[in-house]
Amino acid sequence: MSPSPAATAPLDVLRGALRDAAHAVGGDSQAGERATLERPKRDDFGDYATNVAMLLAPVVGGPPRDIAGKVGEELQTRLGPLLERVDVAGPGFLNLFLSDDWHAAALAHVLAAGDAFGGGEAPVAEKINVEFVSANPTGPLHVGHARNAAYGDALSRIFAFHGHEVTREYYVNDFGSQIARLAESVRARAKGEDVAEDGYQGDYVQAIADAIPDAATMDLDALGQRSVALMTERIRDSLHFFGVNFDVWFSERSLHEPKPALAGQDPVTHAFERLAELDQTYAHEDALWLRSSAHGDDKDRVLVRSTGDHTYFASDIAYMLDKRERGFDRLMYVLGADHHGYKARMAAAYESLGGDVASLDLLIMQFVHLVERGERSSMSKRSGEFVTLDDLVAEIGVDAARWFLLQRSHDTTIDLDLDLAREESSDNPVYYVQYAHARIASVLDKAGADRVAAALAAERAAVAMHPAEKALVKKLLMFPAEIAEAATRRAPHRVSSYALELAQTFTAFYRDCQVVGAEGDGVEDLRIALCVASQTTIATALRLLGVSTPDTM
RNA sequence: GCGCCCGUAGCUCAGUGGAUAGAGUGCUUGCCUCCGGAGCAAGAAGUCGCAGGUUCGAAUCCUGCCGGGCGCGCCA
Repeated sequence: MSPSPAATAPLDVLRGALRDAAHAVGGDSQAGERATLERPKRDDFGDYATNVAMLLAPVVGGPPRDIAGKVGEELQTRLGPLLERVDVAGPGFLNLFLSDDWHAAALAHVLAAGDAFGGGEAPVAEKINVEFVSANPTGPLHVGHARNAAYGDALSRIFAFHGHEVTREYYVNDFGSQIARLAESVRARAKGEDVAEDGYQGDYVQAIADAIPDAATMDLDALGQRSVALMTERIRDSLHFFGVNFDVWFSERSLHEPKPALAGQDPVTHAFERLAELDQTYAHEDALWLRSSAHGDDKDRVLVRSTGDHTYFASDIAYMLDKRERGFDRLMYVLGADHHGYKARMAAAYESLGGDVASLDLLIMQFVHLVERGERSSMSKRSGEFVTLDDLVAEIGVDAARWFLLQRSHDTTIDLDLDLAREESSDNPVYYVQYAHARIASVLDKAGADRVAAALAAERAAVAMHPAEKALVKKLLMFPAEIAEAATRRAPHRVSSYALELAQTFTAFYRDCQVVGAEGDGVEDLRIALCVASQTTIATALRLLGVSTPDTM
């Protein structure tokens, strides 16, 4: 074994050899760079397979299988004993069979990286603002917000792990007519009266009224602010309990107040001036319009109504400018499904402010349906009230809630099966993954801390590896690519899929390979090392999802 | 009418150009002297909505259609 086996990532060794081999056969073509290097579905197709010969065929001419043969020879020369053999298969695939040494070096690489394994690989580190949830502080968070919260938070964790700098931000809509409506609703409750038809009807309104001693008499505007503050506190607490914490709670109201940094100007006026400088607005019929149709929107949008009132969109654009002036490389908005009609105007606003839409992400979360006893309850209880985030967490717990909300792509509607999520058994994927983690803790505990430390420090003997051991090593090696994929495609569900697969692969290894007391020179060392690497990687994946990693269950 | 998302196993869903399309769940059948059985194995189960096109190769890319969800205010 070489002195520093962990220095180069094992897949990079393969990738490099593949590139060189492709150049040797195909000259300057980019085939080596574009070639796939993937785990094939069947074991007899090798540890890894590549389509490089099919890509070279049009360049060098000749049958892909002949070209594959040449590339195979080049690969064998470059990889030497790391490559056991290479087969030409099917239309011209190359199937690579890696040696035990290569697998051992790969495991050493994973262990050396520790809990940083899979992270820090972003090619360019960006400063990213992720705005999510941003529910109106006029009522408690419901299940749709829960999905938004779980998603935005997991995405933020993945970005940070991948190497970006992330700011989590919540936009508090504490301004405008809905606040007055909330104040009136609270006042009615405080007086023991019925809430108006278009007011807020929920029980939480009474709770707010009860918490404000002079709610029946105080100034309506002050009551609105007091109510919003209480509601925002409650939302903050719910999210905190759900494992979601924001760096910035941004007040919409503050956009309409003078700001010292703007020489006493308010941000909305500041934005209007900026847009005027850029010739992005015009006056028409006593209103102020944004030329949004020049940037892909269906029509121009009003910023100031003929009545002189600002539209909600005016606040949005002022807020967007504020973010831009704070120096983010990327603005990300996690929006509810009912907001997708706003995508075009938000993108137009961004361009109007001089932004490049390539650095703007508008992500639409699809709906959540709750299913119980096979019936859709479509987010609402018998009473007509929404099922809240707090209800959901009380019902199935934080871990199951986050897992079930995160295991599917954000752009598909999900049916959340409460009965399954409540199940504390192997039927429930989140328990299955946590169980693997706890089981490893138990095995390592049985081996003893000293034994584990010795195993990790040991010179790795030349052990003939079991297929289940090799499969586990290769599954571990997939993690960095999964993280990169999850980050670039804004897809936290890739991480939960991977966590489940890794837990399954570990469990197969555990079934086939006795760890503690394993016979043979260096075998127990190897298996303990595999346990440690697996536990660390499972823990990292669960941490990115915001799911706990219990040592005992 | 226009726009966005979705259509893959009974159900819930992975799979954004590769070989015989996968997982969970449900169903059938096995497995507990054994490091955690909260587990494991095997089996049955699919016209990848339909029809064209692009190419060595399409669930994946393009076009049209069908079906479902959502959205289209000088509301917030």
